[in-house]
Amino acid sequence: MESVDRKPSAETEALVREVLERVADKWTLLVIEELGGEAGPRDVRFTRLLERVGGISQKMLTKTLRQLERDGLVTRKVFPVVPPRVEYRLTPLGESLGAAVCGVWEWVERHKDEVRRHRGTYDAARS
Amino acid sequence: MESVDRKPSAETEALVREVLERVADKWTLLVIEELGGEAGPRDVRFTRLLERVGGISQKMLTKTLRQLERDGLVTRKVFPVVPPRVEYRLTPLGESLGAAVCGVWEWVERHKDEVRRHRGTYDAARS
DNA sequence: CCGGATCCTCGACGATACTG
DNA sequence: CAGTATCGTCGAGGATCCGG
Repeated sequence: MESVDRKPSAETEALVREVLERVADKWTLLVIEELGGEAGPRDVRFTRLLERVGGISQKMLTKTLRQLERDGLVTRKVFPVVPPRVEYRLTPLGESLGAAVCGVWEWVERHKDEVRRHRGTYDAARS
Repeated sequence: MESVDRKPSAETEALVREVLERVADKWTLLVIEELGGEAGPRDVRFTRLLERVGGISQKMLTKTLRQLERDGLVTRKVFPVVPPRVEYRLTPLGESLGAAVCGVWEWVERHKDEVRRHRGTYDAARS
């Protein structure tokens, strides 16, 4: 029992949880995924994100992007033209997070069938 | 139906998102982290989880554990004694998810200061 | 000790309308 | 096109009580 009572400092713990919750909301991962692509980060227009992240509303996309910007994970470039043109891009920091998140994404893709199978037997066992 | 650019099949996309949303809720990752530790999976009692995952309510812990059980990520062992004793443990599948999640956890610990700094300047710039 | 049942709050989120 | 503002809904989640 060399034990496991190694909690990091309460402050670290809090921040870790905070960032984790930020990342683990309904849309953030999907937006990061969309900005990151496999070919590295790219500039993506607001409207394109709206199309590609299926089901997201304008409001939530804006909000998600603001949070990512605040945390230094994306940059926002505004072109002074009409109609307006705004492009978003992952920063190196955001890119590195995308890489870390990628592990979870891959896990899901690799194990989704197994998960579904478990759900089936679990549900069957109590109907 | 016309193809969706470079996305994987719509069906796969939907499944991935479904499992992702399950995993990316407020408590799941924290509970998995707590069950996983670095020394591999362990049996943990309900009450201990309640203490270690700070801030979680009894209700949400129960719910989270049921979902994890349903997805085949944890096992639940009930000891027929009074007072009741229930232990939870990651399955190999749950363990593998824990490993993937670990990457995100490490990213947060490594970059938390940078994130905090960004937030500071962002907030300062509009106050 | 574990966890189900209930009640209640509150914020996430969507829909819509409006502006530069 | 890219937001902001406003309103309404809905369910996540906390608090509490109870029962095995």
